[in-house]
Amino acid sequence: MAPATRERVLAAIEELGYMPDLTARSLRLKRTNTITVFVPDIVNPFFGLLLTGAQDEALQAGYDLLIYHTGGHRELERKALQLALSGRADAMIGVPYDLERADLKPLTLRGIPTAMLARASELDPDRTSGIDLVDVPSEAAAVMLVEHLVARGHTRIAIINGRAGTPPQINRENGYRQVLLRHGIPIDEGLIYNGDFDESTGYTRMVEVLARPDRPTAVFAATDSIAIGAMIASREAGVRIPEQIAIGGIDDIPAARLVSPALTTVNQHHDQLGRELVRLVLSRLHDPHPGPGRTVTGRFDLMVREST
Amino acid sequence: MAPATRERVLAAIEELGYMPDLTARSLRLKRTNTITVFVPDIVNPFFGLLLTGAQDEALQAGYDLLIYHTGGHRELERKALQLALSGRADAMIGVPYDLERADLKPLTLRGIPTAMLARASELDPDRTSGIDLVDVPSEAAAVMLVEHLVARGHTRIAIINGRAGTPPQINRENGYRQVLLRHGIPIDEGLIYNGDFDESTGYTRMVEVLARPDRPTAVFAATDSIAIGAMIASREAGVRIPEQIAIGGIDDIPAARLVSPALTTVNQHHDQLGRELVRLVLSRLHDPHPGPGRTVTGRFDLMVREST
DNA sequence: TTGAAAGCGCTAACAG
DNA sequence: CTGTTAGCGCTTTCAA
Repeated sequence: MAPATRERVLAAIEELGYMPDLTARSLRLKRTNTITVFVPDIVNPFFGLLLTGAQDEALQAGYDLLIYHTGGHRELERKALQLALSGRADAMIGVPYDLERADLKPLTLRGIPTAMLARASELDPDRTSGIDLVDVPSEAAAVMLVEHLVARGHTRIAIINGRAGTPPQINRENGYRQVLLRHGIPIDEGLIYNGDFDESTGYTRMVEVLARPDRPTAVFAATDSIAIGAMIASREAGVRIPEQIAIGGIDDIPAARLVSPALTTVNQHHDQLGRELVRLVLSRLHDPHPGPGRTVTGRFDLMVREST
Repeated sequence: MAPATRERVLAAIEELGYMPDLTARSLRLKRTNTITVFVPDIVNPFFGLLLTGAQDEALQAGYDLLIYHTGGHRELERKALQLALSGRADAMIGVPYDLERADLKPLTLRGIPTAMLARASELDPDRTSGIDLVDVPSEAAAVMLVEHLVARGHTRIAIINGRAGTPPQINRENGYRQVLLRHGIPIDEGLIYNGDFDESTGYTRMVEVLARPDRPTAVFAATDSIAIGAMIASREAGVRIPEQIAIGGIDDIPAARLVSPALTTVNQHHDQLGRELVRLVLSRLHDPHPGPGRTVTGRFDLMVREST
């Protein structure tokens, strides 16, 4: 092509704002350069950090990350999966709250790289589905925190947990029960509270906890947001932390270090979880061997601070 | 078609997991049934609530909402716009931190419904671009809060603000200056602090504020997250709120009501802002008359609580 | 090196 | 009512 013509074409592109139609390109190439991720709660900083890590990893590999908010509702989780099934995304990652194994089957059948933040035991016990899993250490994190409380001498420990029936709620309660059982501490079902994974639940449930005649000496909050709500309720009631009641959370959100007393919690390295999810699908995108589903277990660390 | 045949086809669909290819459908129909929204900060609860409202509105109208996280970087904001330009979304909404009017021009040229959360004066002073705007009352909200502080008798008021150069930072500082000017209160540039829109900034900047020999009697925090960080720093320093220092924020995030003392703040009705953005593009989607750009001004309310 | 044509999977229009 | 066909905008292949 003559350089002059070339110039004029480029000028016209600029002038008219021409931009290749990605829909047509995708149809032709069977590839969108897009990864879709669904999360149950866009307001929760836990998922915000996970998404930030995931996006960073995706962008570096030349993929766009599109986020779909499900609220943890199965119907919307299924809609998210359909985005990949119908060719709108090359790979699917997400945090399922209400999906069954069967829901994911069509993805693996069609060879769409899929990675979920979930425990194998929930979603795919025998690991034959071919989806990759990042095993979120939800239960182990709970065990670690409650063990810490027991080691501090607590035997009456309440748990303020999130939405009943969701994987994190179930796992954390399981971890809680495990530790008490192991130490021969009787489980008082009245000390088990559920609600949502937010400050407001922490606050209102803590008011109830503090009103008990047989008040516990420690509270295991399922998330730092819950813990912070509980700390506010304690302070208002004039109950000193940790002298009169100890409080521990899970997540290590940025605010955990800032509250006073600083919150003892378990850091789950959210951004790394997001990165790992993206890495898993990227490896299948680059090397389309089907291969069996891999499982990566997230790391976590107990952050002992002042609240316990 | 014979009912039996119909049965068999449906069975085959089920069996093979057939699903129509949305890429092909989109190419044919020139329509994706998708709205894309970009936000500068997915961790900030402000945007979480905005997105929740937006998604609810979009789903009700039969559209999927896909979220793109920009971090407020122009390069990623442009990438988000390209998703709509290249046919991957029917409409574009977003919260620009670093876009110029020229960046949005191609969208209106191609008739893509576009609504931004921004002030007209920033993005489109003479309103000829044809994009719809939700005018976020950032500056007016700042005015309202600082007026409240002045009415309470404060004349030495610090401002702890977010990322320098971003629209909310600029607007809030403008509002702050306006009020002081109006009341003939001299502006001490040393009382103007910037950082990020988060707790950590509130904490570290407040430590500096409290260390001043000429300590102010009130602090205007640009967001509730900043305010909460500042409150924690005050409590640690043994400085009582509001007796020794008053603190007010903007946003009315859920935690604002829970902290103690409860935070005085300005509720911007985030979810409504999100809903309004979606409604604006939906109306153009349903009625493709070009029409001039509309401006909707967000409502806001001063929530006087205990911290001022 | 340049140009023409086929085809990705769908829907709408049209013919039978 | 059913069946066929054209064509959305792109990329790739093949021919000139």
